[in-house]
Amino acid sequence: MSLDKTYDPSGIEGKWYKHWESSGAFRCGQRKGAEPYTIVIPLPNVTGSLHIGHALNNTIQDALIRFERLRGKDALWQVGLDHAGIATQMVVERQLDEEGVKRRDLGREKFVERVWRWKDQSGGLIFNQLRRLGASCDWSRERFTMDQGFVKAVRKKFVDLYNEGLIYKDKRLVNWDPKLLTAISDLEVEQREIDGFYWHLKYPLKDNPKKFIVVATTRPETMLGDAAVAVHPKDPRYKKLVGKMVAHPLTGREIPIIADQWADPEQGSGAVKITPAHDFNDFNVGKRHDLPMINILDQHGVINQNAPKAYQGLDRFEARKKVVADLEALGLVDKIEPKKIMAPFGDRSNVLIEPWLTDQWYVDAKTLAQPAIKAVEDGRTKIVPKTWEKTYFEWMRNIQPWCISRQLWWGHRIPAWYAEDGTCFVAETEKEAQALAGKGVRLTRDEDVLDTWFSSAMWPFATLGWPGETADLKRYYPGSVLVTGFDILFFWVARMMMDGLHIMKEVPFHTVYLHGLVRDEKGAKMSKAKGNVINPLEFIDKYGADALRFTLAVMETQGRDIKLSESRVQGYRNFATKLWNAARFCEMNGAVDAAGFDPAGAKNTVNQWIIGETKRCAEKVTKSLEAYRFNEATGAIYRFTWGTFCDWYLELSKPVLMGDDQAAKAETQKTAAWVLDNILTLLHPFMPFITEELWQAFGVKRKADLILSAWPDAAAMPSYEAAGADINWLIDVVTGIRSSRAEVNVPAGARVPAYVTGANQGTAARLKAYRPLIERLARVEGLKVGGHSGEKAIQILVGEATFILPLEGVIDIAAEQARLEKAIATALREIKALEGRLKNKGFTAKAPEAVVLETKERLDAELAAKEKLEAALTRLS
RNA sequence: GGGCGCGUAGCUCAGUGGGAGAGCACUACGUUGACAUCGUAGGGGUCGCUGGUUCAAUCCCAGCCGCGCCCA
Repeated sequence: MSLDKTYDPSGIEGKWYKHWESSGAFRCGQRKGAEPYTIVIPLPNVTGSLHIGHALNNTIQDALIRFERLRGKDALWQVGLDHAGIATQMVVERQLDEEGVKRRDLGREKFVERVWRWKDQSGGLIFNQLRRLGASCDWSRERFTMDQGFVKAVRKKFVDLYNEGLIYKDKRLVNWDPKLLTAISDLEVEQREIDGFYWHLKYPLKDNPKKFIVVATTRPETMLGDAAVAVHPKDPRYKKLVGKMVAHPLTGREIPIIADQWADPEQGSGAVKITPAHDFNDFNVGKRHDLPMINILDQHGVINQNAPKAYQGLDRFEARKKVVADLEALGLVDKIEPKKIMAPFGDRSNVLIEPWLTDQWYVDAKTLAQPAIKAVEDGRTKIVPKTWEKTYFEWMRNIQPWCISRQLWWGHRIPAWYAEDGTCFVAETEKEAQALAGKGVRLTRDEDVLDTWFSSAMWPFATLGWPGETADLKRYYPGSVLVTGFDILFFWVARMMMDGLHIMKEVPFHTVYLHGLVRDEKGAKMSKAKGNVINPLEFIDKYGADALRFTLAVMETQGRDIKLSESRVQGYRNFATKLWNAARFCEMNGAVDAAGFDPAGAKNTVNQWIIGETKRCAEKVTKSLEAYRFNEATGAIYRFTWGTFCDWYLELSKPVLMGDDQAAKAETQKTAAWVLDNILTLLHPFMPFITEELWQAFGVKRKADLILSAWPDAAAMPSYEAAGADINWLIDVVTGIRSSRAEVNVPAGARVPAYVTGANQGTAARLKAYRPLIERLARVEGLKVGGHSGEKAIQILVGEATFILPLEGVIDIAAEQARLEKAIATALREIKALEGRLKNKGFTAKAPEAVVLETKERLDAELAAKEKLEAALTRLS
């Protein structure tokens, strides 16, 4: 077959993906003796669809998986979905809303059934989008964090941790979401700056109601739950008041004035009201001073019966207005000052979060964090880029108890049962709980479910069969590398570390690679509200998945966010086209089959040179991938393919391919085919589709599909340094002549004569060997050694030799003079700098010898060049 | 307030203790038998500012200015 004239990604991508998937190329476990290589995918939400961040994340993973698969490893890319408790429940509730049905009317069982139905029909949309991207996950092992295996694993983990005292129930302040009516973890709360006020309120003293202590607050409604007023122990203004009582103006309670560090003399009036049931800091103060915890809000954020009658039933925002109005009426508002304040919002519900006193289940994260900290300290898990280690340590060392219960219906229901007297029995099944409780005890199960991350944290081993002691676990755990965005370092990575170390006694992966966020071309975070979201599928449709993948990889430098612009994607689509056309050229010239080619036996210098360059490129790409330097790997293959292979090698090969020397022609065909094979393989991790297409297109019998073929072995390739020196010289000559011609406006198509003077023996030999190539590529004819004075001519210096293009009548003399003057000026600048350096005694005495020597050589070269340029200028005038 | 990071060509960004780079954009020329989604050539930067270390600083250190993110 022969290649189409233009490259059309849409015509080939689907075809190859189906072929790979159906032929089992993505499946692990087929290379029995091979070293395993495992990546677990950062679980997409069951509700999710592919956004550009996924595209980056999965491009990186796929590049690594394909790279290691090509290196012969038994690659497992574990794929699956997260049940996403809150998000999924919200989606289905919204559907119910449209039908006019309330979740609570439907009942728990029916609702959960409904969610499962939704999941089966609409969940996992993202998987087909990942296929469009080319992700080579092992789909045969797809898992879901609510499937039967996970149900078992989650229960066992809960029971084990409970029995070890690492999970417990406690009454504490939690972040309560009054819209979703559930507790959420610290990580699900976003602190945002909002416009608020500082209300300075006057609290009358009990023994002298004409005197006041002024407290400042941003949340006046919480004063209905005040338990004290605090001042700093060293604050002289209030020293005398400590120990006295305040007559609370709204509740009528008498509350003490206490001394506590928490009161900041610099803030507001220096005195602060203490509301232990509605503020995290006040909660701690309350504990220290044994204050009552007065909870004045119900689950909806409405004032409850613990507040004075007048306020009961008011929403928290209305209550604030009434509190302020009432105080104003009493003349107790000292002043109101506008202030930027930080306020907590639910990341899902977008409403103000309420610190609220409830019973919840907690994980003792502090204990679990210790081994996870140590593992990174010891280097058993490496975080790349290393700068993130500090953030990891910082968070892990200050970790708080993790609230894991959620007041939802969709999720893993907590395996705890209560007797009528409230005694709690934790067991994997109701039967076991009953056994613990004893016969005849009536048990009711805990209503709550677990935080979704509780199960995602087990992803690296629950997917391999834990709690069973399976062969998969032995083979694929611990995993190799985890690739994810830094934004879920705490949510997920930290928790997998804790679980892996506690439950498996081993880190879940040896390396964590953290990439940045993809932003729009102006650097703004993408969001639906801003309307700047880039849909990766649109780019795939427009430019092909290969182009999108390559763009993301080439822009992925460690430690920086990516600003994606369409023009870059376009540019790499052009690169794919370039490769396509180079392959077409090879095909047309019989360079289609590298079988039996021994690169060490190449005779032709141009072929030797490109073999050496291939070796260097393969080394660079391999090393860069090993070091997770994706921009360097892609940059190297890009430059080699376009700048070396297409721009020079194919051009230098044309005369041979179209000439009569059959032996040279055969060798060049083999070499070109061989280099192209290497390019396709090195590029495959980034551009899987076009490379597979070209690999298969030539009708040559391949031992395997490219995806399962072998990575280039750079060490086995000869480096051919002498050939490299020759061709680099040749390139200098051609570039020098082209550049001078263009500068003095020689018509691009004109063929001009050329002479060489001052050539040493080596150069003379090269001139003889490469004359036809120089003539062809620099568009000169009759290249001769010696024989021209150089008057009315362009003179070009390459090494010790001078190339002369006598162009009387053709060249623009003034332009040539200008060119020479400019070159002289440049040389003079260099000479001055180099001489200055060499005159400096410190330099010659302290700089390494090689550097001094190199400087001298450069000076000599510049001096010689300057002289020749000046001579050329003299001859012209 | 604490932590992390960034400031290099018009734009987006690499990079290094000793000769400033890429892609895109721009300019000129060009349809040479793979490719105009192309070719050849070219213009363009006080490497944020100020000090310090060094024989030598865009690179190391300190301070400052500007910007971003995370945490309180």
